Amino acid sequence: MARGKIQLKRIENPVHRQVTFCKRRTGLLKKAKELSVLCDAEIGVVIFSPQGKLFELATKGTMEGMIDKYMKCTGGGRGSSSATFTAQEQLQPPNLDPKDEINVLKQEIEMLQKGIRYMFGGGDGAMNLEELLLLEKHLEYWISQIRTAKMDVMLQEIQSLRNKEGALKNTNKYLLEKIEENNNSILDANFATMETNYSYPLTMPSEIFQF
Amino acid sequence: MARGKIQLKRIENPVHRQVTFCKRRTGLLKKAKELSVLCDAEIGVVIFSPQGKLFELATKGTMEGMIDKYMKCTGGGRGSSSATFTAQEQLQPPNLDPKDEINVLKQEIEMLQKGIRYMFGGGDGAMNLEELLLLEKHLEYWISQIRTAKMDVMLQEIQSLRNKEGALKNTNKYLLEKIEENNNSILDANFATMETNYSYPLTMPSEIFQF
DNA sequence: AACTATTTATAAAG
DNA sequence: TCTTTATAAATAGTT
Repeated sequence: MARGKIQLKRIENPVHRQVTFCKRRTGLLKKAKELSVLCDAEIGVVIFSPQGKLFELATKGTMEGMIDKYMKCTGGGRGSSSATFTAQEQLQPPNLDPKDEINVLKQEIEMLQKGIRYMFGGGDGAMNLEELLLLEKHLEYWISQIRTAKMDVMLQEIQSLRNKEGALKNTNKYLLEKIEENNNSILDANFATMETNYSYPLTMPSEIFQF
Repeated sequence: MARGKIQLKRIENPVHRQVTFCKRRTGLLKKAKELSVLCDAEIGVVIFSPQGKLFELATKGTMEGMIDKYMKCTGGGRGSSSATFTAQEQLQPPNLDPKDEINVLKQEIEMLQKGIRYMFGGGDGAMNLEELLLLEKHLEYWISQIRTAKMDVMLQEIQSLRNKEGALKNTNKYLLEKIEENNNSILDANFATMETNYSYPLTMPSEIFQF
């Protein structure tokens, strides 16, 4: 809102982004407070910075209270999620070198979880340059593997479809022959029993059988 | 903010109050959304009108997710809101989805684990085409995020190095001046005390100081 | 962190 | 409620 319009998209320069975050965060909380006072509304605001830092405002009572009220309003059923995804999930034990393999997997998961934390802003996120480069490398490898697998699956699919196509064409051909036989029989029968103007097709467009 | 300043107190005229509530509520949610997009922050806003009507905004995932996260952040005990497990994916949705949505993080982990099983576990973890396409999409998104983060880190690094460079250059210049002063003094002293053939350099190549 | 040129939000009016 | 309009507020870029 000043010295130039802004695009409504993520600010790429991290310094600008941080500064803007700070300014606008203040602005937002101020606005929330004003709205609450002016209009006698109850407002809760929760802001997580990209680094996962929490900023909050509850204009009447506590945030807890707000949340309870919110739950009641939305009829939110109390379930259990707690998302306690403590590391070390059990993994499909590969049939190769057991121990080394498992260590590799653990490392992999650890890194991915750190990545997830970074991406979804959960808590301490921040990764350093080395970690980011490593993660990028791993992800690239993953993607290439996934693409190979995708290609395999698609090729199989294609092969399978081709086989089906062949089979269907054969069926097709067979049925067509049968029908022609039938037609001929009926034709013969008709000729034998009465005079008629009906003309039966001697062939049928094969498209009819291509379902 | 227009046509006259306002006092920061409850608007007594109920019509004015209602109108202002409507306008400012819109404004607040807009601001929240902007902050989220511009600064990559996760924001939840809950507004209860004086009549108890609820207005809400959650900029990433769902309000339920925000609340869980909030609970974790504030060390609030086992708070949790919902954990309905339906398979449905949403890659960083611009925002607000109706209630019945899932915990994105859990799904992400689940998918990644399946991916890991597939990659390292050999044939067993077989994924179908849809799963592979989805995983590919997620990994691509991840990579783009990681690359952004990497750029951020590198830009900061560059900035920091530039600052250091500037400081060092200044030091450099200062030292150079000092040395010239020294040389001159020595020269003077030599002239004053004896005849000599030695010639002292009056300047030194600045490279010497660029370590 | 302060400044200021602009953009944005909005109070009042229609 | 919508639109308009004059003005207050917020803030992007800059220092």
